[in-house]
Amino acid sequence: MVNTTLLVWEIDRGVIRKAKADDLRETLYMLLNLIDIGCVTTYNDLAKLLNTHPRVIGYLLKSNDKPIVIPCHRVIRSNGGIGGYRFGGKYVKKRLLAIEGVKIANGKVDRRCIVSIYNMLLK
DNA sequence: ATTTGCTCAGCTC
DNA sequence: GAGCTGAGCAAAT
Repeated sequence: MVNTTLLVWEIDRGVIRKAKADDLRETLYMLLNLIDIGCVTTYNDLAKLLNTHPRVIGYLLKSNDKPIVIPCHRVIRSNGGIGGYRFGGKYVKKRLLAIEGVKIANGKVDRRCIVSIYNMLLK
């Protein structure tokens, strides 16, 4: 069992305080690299890990300005829905995922392609 | 399948 | 400070 509490704190001139958006964002981007190509995770899963709300995860990903390099297209809704995408909308996001080998049927991602980073780190 | 209430960081006054 | 906005969720309908 890994303790992930540290992920939501930052150190500012020797003072430990709750992480703000910039720090959460960096941590978030790091976590995205744990997702294999052909797999996705969910806003909800990342929110649990970073001790915040799924909408905040969406908010943080929206400010990503490097698509592909930072694979924010690998984050989808907990019900398998595609979710939003700043660079061309869900149509583009869906195509990117398809290219990576993710199986999608009538707007929903195949359950078997969804991995939980939360479970991955708690193992 | 659709509606409803809840959520919380950041932005605008 | 108060009020609004989402790349969302879960429960109820």
